Amino acid sequence: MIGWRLVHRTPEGLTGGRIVETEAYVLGDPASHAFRGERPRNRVMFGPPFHAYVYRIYGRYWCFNVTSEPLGTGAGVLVRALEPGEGLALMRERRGVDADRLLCSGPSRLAQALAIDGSLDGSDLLARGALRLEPPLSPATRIGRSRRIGIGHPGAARRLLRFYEKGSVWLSGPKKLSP
DNA sequence: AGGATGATCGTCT
DNA sequence: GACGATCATCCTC
Repeated sequence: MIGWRLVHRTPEGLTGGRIVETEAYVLGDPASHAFRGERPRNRVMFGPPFHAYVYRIYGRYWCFNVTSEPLGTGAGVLVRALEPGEGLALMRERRGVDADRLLCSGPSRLAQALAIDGSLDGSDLLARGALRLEPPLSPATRIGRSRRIGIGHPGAARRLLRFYEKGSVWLSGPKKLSP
């Protein structure tokens, strides 16, 4: 999914950018919300692929995921950072910051910049909807991987399931994870 | 550049 | 009653 484009059209305007950082939450993964089975919150993870799984975290932020396995298998890809593309001014306004670096570098930052919230949970990202995912013209190269960020569970924390575009200046998290 | 902390509430034990 | 797939802020090196 590195290099794919994520855009959201709202009455305020179009915002979006190119995906440069993701994390995979796979089958049998103790760090995945789907690990303990299907529940109201995570039901979308068990649905068809390429749909939005949006959940609230720490009582104040939203995180956006793309479902990634066939119907019945709970899995998803957390989008952690975008290279800002469309609607820079609107994203600055929503984020309340001026620095481009702070617009979309972080899962909840990009959700805020694109106005992604729980109302979009379950959206078909390949349909003609407001929130869309578009494949790149040519696949991204120079993809690096590392441990995931913010995972405490031992065992799950070791796995290299974070993916990012090498050399991108738009990544989130500690620099040591993205050399 | 990197570590600690508080905010804040839905979800699960 | 505890704990997050986080962020902004404050602190020390």
